[in-house]
Amino acid sequence: MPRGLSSADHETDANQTASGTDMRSVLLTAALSILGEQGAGAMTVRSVATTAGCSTTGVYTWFGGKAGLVEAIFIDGFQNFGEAIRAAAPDGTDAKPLSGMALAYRLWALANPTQYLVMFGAAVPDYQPSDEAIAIAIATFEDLVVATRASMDVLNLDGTARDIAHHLWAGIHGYVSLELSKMDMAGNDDERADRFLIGLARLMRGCMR
Amino acid sequence: MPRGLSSADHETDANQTASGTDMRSVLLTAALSILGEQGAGAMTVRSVATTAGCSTTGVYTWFGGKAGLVEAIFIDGFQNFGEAIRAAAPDGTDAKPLSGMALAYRLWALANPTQYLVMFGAAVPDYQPSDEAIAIAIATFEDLVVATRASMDVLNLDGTARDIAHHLWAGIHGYVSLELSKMDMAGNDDERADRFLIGLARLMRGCMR
DNA sequence: CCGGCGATGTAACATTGTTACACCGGTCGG
DNA sequence: CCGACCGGTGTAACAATGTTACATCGCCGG
Repeated sequence: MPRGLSSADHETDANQTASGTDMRSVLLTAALSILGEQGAGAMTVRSVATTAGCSTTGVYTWFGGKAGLVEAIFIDGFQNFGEAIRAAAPDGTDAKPLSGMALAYRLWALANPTQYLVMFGAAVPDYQPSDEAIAIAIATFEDLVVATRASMDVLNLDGTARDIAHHLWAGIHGYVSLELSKMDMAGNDDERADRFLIGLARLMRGCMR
Repeated sequence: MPRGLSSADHETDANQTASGTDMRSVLLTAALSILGEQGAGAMTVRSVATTAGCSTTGVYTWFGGKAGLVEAIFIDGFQNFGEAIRAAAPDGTDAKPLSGMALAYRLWALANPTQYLVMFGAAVPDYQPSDEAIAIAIATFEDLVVATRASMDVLNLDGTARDIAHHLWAGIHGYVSLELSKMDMAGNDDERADRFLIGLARLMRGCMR
């Protein structure tokens, strides 16, 4: 009964088509495609199944239902997202170590707006991430905490790394989230975004206790 | 054909029950009640109509459909929200003029989490606010711009008031939004919220160009 | 060879948004 | 005073969606 969440479960199984991709990843890819191109409302069980080339039953055998599929999208999103964040982590020689991560954060969100909404907004009503999914999300946050702690010496930061990382995360998320909704009051502006993100990182240098 | 958005249209009409409340406000109240108590997923046309004591047709005669009802919730939310924000606007003698608005912002969002999600998140899929609704939302933002401009002398702020107000809005929204989702990585903490909001207001005093 | 088990498809069911249509009550022109 | 219109209302139906029951197929172990 494959109701699990990790795609690695079936990597070595024989449940594969000739091309070597199993039904689960095909379904997940189809769901992500529909989500990105047509929005969360168009991501129905039937449309995903049709795009994946199977019947609606496939969603239930591999994900247990639509909620499981959304959870897989949630987890997949945080894994890709975390990868992008870690890739921009400071290497210790950067003069503005946190700005790079902030910019990487914004770029990933702007490149994957609908998935970001599933991860942080309530794009799918009545979906609540499971404990395992939340743990994965928090693990991504921990990467930010680690990078922040590593930067504290360079930036002469006060306070705990966790607090500062939380402030940073909240600021970036707020800017990006406002930008993603159509509520961008003063128009989209890359330059203002840079000012905000860089200023936010600079804020951590002592202005905030 | 009452498909409009303003509740004032019917204030002087005769379409009233004995208690003096018309069907439209009864439906809106029912929708807000269900939204707050059971979430966006439970706010179906039928549940709203049943709670309001009429048939599903009522939602279509007074709001044109579910989208119109959601839009009414959106607008109602921004009107109440804006009122709370304006009530906390600095009076010119405040030493920390922007902190009060930031705190009022957070308190309103925490008191009306689901409505806040409808307004700023994508709680209802495939709903996009109309131009009129966006205009009302931007009007609320303008209040923040005005208050910011009035505070610029007190705080010795640089830059344009619109930019600074946008920074401020983004920061508060990010903190609250993260707090509202269950992704609150480091746990809910009023004291940290205060540090963030006050520090954010302080950030505007020169750290950010 | 065959028995079991998991994956799959078909078809049904409950729920939800929506629409068609008939009814009812007040209003206004004659 | 009367009848036609018109807007609000309810009932019932329809399409779409999430979900489940059940039969079928194919593979693997004995």
